[in-house]
Amino acid sequence: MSVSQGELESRLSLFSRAMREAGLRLTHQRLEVAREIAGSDLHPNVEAVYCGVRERVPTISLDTVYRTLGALERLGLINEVDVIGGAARYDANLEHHHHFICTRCGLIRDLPGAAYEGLEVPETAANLGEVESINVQVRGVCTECQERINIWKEREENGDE
Amino acid sequence: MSVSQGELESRLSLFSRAMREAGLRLTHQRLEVAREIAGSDLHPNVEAVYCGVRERVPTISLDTVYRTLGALERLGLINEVDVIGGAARYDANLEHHHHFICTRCGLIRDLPGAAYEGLEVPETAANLGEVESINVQVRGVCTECQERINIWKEREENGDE
DNA sequence: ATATATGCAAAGGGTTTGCACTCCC
DNA sequence: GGGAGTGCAAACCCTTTGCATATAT
Repeated sequence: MSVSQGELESRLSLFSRAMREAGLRLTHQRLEVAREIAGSDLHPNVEAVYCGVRERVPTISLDTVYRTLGALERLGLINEVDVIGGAARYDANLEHHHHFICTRCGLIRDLPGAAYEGLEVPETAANLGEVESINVQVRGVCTECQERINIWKEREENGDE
Repeated sequence: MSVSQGELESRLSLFSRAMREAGLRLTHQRLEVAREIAGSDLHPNVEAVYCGVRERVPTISLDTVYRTLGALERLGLINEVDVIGGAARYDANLEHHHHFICTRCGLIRDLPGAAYEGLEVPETAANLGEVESINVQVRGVCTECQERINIWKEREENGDE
């Protein structure tokens, strides 16, 4: 939840306009789900969005969150992130970018598109079809998980139980 | 199923050795599941592996395939591919490589590691944690899907139903 | 006013697990 | 012979769907 206020509002106004133009009603629930996903850069899953929204709309149901996120995705306003297994995660950052993924805890952070500029379509890929986008996944162990691992190791060395 | 005979055999001997060393028993079922995944470069899901193996071992159960693929993955002999939604898919190619992914039909094809050589770890990623690997996902529409789309378009232009 | 959206509950698909029987080591 | 592996069925999680009620337009 560290998207700037300006970015949040710009996303929300885009969301409202696109939903209205698509003939979707701007219900209280939808607006709050939109606010929740637009305001997060943690690539939350449905459950996380649900929990966040419920603080403001305690009566909202989980399937409304599913339906709303599905609608936003169909409109191209958010994207599903591809991660191994588990629950679907969503990304409201529409700028071209890449991801750092922690293989331990599943943390996903954006890397600006500039990090890998000018990636070309290799011959092998061009032969397979029409390329639409090129994304880089940088996988590793985030600093938090590393610290956890280090504490473990220290305990082992000290012979603690 | 277009892995060369030599590659298939080399993978299978590695699988057998690693499983034996891990103390896993080399059962008929496990060997056939191993053969199936080692022989495919289509990144099959569990169901596809199950169907393939069942032609040779008609009595094998789906959960044995799940358990065997899980065991092979834990040993680092195969990798789960990350794709959006749906069933888990596995990859027996242990060489560093990238993927072309069809956004229409889910086709996944390997791109040799040489296609993106010398990708560096950007500052932003280095600050997030210890990087282990960098993989590129080239997304697009495969030629088969394109042809299907073209046939549709032609029919529309001709006003056919 | 009316059609769309919601909430609830039930169904659905993929995956995992508990258990008795089988079979590799 | 003994313990790990198998097959079966039930349970599990995430997600979708059918339906009556509520609500945005």
